[in-house]
Amino acid sequence: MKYQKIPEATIRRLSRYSRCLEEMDEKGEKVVSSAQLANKCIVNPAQVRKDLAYFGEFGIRGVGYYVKDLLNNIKKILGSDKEWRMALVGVGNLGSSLLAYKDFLKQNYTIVAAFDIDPPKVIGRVSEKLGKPVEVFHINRIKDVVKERKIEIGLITTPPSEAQGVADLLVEAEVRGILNFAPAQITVPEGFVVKDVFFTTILDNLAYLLSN
Amino acid sequence: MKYQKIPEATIRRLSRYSRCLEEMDEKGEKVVSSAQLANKCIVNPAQVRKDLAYFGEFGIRGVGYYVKDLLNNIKKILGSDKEWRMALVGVGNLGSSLLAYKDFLKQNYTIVAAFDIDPPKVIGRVSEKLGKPVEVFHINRIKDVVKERKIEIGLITTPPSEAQGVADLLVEAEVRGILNFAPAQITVPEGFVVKDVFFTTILDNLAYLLSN
DNA sequence: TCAATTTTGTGACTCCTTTCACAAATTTTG
DNA sequence: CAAAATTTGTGAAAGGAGTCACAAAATTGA
Repeated sequence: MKYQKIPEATIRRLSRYSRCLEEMDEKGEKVVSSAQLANKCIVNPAQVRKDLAYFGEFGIRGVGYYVKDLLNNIKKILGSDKEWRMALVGVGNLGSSLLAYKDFLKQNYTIVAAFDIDPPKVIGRVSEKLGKPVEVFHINRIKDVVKERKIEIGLITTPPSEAQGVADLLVEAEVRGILNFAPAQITVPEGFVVKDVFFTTILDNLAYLLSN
Repeated sequence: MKYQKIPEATIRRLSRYSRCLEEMDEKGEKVVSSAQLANKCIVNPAQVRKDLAYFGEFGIRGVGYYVKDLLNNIKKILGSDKEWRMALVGVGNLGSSLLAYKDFLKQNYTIVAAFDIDPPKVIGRVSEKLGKPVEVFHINRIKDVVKERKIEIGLITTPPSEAQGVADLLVEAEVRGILNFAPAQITVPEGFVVKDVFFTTILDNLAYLLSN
């Protein structure tokens, strides 16, 4: 298949397929058809095949897909086969919550440093399972620490008013990926990526659907 | 304008407009054009007008939109002008984090009860700002408490394996809206709504964009 | 071995969303 | 007061994304 721009929705679904395939693999299932996977992920079977077709031919006609093989391929496509080292900026309420919440760093996403304007801040309770607590640095050390610890993703958990400033610092430190929890529009230069996680937006969405 | 199905993306943008308009209102700005609002929200001006046109005519030609008026209208459309009472199910790591994180319950979204299989669980530190701690009930009391406290939205923060079971309980208790943080596909009957918040999916997304 | 069956990969079609472009309505300016 | 300027609301065009339907490839069974 010739090159095409890949829809964002496709990438989101790949992540979903990945989760389902992991479950199947754990159950010991060896082979899966697009129909079975689609059924589990609640999408159209042709959608599954088309999504995969953007990246190559992973199936065998008349058979289906080998679960392990497909899973590995999807992880390679997503880049979720490697370890991603993250920094959290803003150790307030939400920030310390996320530091304490181990499950969202599933497998390959690790917070290796945290920053704040007031660094001696106690970083929440340290979850028993979490192991070592995450070190909290003063925000002005961000550039060195990012370099030293090979950080590639930044989580912004400051108040909205500080979000753009923090984004600028992350850009300056060449942190190319930002996950923004602060409900504020932030902009970054070409080559950098921001993904927003606004609880309020999602709740507004829910509220709309419930009211209509 | 005659009736049309409203795109989900439109609803998401309305929430964004709402946030921007609130900022403008705070700054004392009285009137805004679709171009200014679009610029602030990083969308196309025609998009702004079309989004609003689904619901009525809110602007004045040659002038623009009255900030306060438009804001009120959008809030009414979204249903975010009323108070929404929520229950959180699963007072583990993430659950107690969210209980302690006041900011995400911005304004009109309030957690009024929490549930767990092990209710005497301590509910994290109670944020100083949060005021009263949220009461944690045994999961088997969900039906009464939902009724008693007029709960309309449920937050699922259990391990993924329990998510569908909890969803079933919420459905039985007639909680029509569910915000699902547990990375598992859950299904609910017609008339009920689920919105997923999967950190891993968003990180996978970021990972993909950074790898390509 | 060959027909029947299964299931992928994909071109074509449909449906939905976004953007463009302009008439209509209002304000501003001379 | 009329012409110029502004800005909305919307029909039409363009652009994407999702679904269908079927040829191609592989397997199974007689």
